[in-house]
Amino acid sequence: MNYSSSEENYLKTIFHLQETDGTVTTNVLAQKLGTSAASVTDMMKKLANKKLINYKRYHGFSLSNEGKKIAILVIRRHRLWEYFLSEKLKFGWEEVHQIAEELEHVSSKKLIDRLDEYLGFPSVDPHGDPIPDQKGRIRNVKKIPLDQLPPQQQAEVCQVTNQSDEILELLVHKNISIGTKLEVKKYFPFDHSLELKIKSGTITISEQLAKNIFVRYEQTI
Amino acid sequence: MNYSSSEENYLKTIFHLQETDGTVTTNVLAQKLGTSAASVTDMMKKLANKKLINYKRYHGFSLSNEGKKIAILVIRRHRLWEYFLSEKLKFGWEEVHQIAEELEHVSSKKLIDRLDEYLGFPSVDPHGDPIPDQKGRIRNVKKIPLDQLPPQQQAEVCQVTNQSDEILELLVHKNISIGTKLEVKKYFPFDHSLELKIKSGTITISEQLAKNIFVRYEQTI
DNA sequence: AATGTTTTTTAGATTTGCCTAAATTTAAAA
DNA sequence: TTTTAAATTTAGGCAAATCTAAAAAACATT
Repeated sequence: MNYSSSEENYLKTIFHLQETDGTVTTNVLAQKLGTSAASVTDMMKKLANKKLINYKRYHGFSLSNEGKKIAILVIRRHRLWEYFLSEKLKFGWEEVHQIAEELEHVSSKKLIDRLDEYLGFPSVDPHGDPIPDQKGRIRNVKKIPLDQLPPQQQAEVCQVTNQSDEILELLVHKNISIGTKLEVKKYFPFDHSLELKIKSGTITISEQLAKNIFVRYEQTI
Repeated sequence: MNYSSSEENYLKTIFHLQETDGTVTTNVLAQKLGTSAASVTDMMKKLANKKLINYKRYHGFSLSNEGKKIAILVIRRHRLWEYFLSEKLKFGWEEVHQIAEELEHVSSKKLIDRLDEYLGFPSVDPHGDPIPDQKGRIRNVKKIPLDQLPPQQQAEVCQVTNQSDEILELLVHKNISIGTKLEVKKYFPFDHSLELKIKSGTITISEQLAKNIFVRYEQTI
């Protein structure tokens, strides 16, 4: 089957929403998609007809197995293109999302699998989100701000919000960059500062800095 | 401005048709696009309103300067993606067209210019057709079967139709492959055979073989 | 439990891109 | 030049995806 860009966007968005909530409601989805509640209801009828969602009038909806498969495929395309744009075409990580929103609807399966291979089967996109594999498996990667990382958990820096010169200066000084592997050794409740272990030794950083550093780590289930 | 995939396809197709004919007619365009004449008329009204074509009821149409600019941009996108698919993702030249039909409608200008740069500013796509540059300039490259190449004209092999083992065996033996530079030295009317000059010497090939080898050369205007 | 508020759905339109069938215009032939 | 044939356009509709406004259902609160 082939689905319209619109259908794919609905499925993808439901997928993201139901990760946290389980079931998704009309208004929330409408707001997320920047459309009206009436439009959402229309589309829900269509997707329910195609058996891509479970839907009961007035009681929200969730993806069926088939719907989930499509959502994951679209997310795979999106994240692979983001990786391509960032890695090969040297786009900044804040630019890639918008362009990938268009590219993700190009449907050729062979194209995506070849692209995946060409990129060396990357496991996360430039925002640190995991890329589903050919079979739709998603590694359970958590991405959180450094100040919330559980102590003794190995993790890797994947993003820095706030791109000011001041923060970059500090990061260079502390020897932290995208890809740096680290672990929280100690947490000081007094000023919420953190002691980290990184390759080059042990360093201390402020809560403020930690809130701007995002790290990812693989959840062992 | 941003145009729909449909509008872009119409403009692109008119561009190709008017290269030979000058002015394009409703039926021819409908046939080329696999749609009905009525649909073409509808779209022509819309494109004329947007001043992308010159249109007089019952008398055909041609692209305006603005329309031509858009058509060339779409062709640029198409051919750059074809080159990418063939060169980087190792698709066969007969597979790339279909996928590029979808990719060509992704609109980001920056994406295309970065892709162009990443690919090393290629001048022709895998079918030997010229790729317009950032400013919409198209080099005047001719692509014809070898049996129609004017004698003494330097040219380069860009395609072999008929992919049978037999023809490949012959090509290997004669030392001809994609990219081979050659020139027709003599033409024999008796059996339509050709004498070619290539790097490794002078060889003779049959009409039948020549008809299956396509070459391109730059027209000096 | 009754009432009011919020959420969701229905009803009725609009736009884009397409269709078929009928009418119109142009071009060709007798 | 009149008639016929071919090409083109108009008329009227349909499906997808959206909208606003009104109706219906669910929920929350006295």
